[in-house]
Amino acid sequence: MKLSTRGQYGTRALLELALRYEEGPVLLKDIARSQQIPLRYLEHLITPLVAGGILHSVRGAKGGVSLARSPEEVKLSEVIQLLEGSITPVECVNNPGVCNRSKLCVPRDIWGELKKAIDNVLESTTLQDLVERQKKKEQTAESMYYI
Amino acid sequence: MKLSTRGQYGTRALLELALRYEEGPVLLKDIARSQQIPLRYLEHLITPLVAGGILHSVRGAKGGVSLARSPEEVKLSEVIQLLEGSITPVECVNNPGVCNRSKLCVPRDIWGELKKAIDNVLESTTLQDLVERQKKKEQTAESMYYI
DNA sequence: TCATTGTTGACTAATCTAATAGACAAAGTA
DNA sequence: TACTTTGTCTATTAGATTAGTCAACAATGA
Repeated sequence: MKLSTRGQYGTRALLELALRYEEGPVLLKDIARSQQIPLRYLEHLITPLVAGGILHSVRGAKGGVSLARSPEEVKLSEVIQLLEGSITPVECVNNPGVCNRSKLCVPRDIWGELKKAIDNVLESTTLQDLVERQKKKEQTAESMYYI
Repeated sequence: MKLSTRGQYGTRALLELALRYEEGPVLLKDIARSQQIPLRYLEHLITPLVAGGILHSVRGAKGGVSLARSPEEVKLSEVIQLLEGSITPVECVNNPGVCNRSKLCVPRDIWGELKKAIDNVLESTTLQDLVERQKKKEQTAESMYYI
């Protein structure tokens, strides 16, 4: 039940862009540096996000990438879907035809509930939620620093 | 976010054994056949379950495997843990030291919630729950047949 | 025109997955 | 005791996936 680095890096990159929303295009290089993602790898994560309509990109000098929608309109479920494919724990949950036991398979029902539980978290979290958490964390860290 | 065949096969095998609880040792061959698991592969799944105290095994003629505890005492979380390792979606959730951003990382918090959601399902499901669901399904299927 | 920046496709080392095969160990039975 | 049955352990393997890296290309602004 692992999330690959694609999902992890992608989420971090999008959080960075959400924090800088309305700043205009951000350089991949900047995202890579501040989020500690290998630039050459990040390039490959950007592509599906642009294709999926989450990012807008501008080539050439003064170019970069930016969110194509406001942070509250981007759900994590969509991000993970684009970067990792379906989050179903087991193929038969989405596609009963792949296994002849599907109809009466009790384990399959459980994997379905697992999927629902995961979906629930990812569907109810937007980039805006991440931004707010981030700000709250920074505030707390700051006040801790003063003490 | 995939479950490997280890977790899937293992769960099916244990459900089979839960259904036959108190029947005495069941042949791996029988489990393999009725749950459609390659026998030579199933052997490898049995080992950690025996080591983990979920199964009891008897070698030689009239041998086989059986549950070491009653089905209501075996949680799915334990099964998956033994067969797949920790269910954490991302290593840093269990082990903050692996990444220097852990302390202020908001995505990490989300992966922690994801883990909790998954845990919640697996911790609250026992083999006995699977058995009951199975029986209910069979009843329903039977009554459908009569109509 | 040139420097900058994203885009695309090819390539790769390392690891993981899902098995398969063979020898071995223990337990019951004739 | 010898033999058969059945689980256990160790290797080996083909194929897929992961996590990158590299080089050539395409668009844009100065």
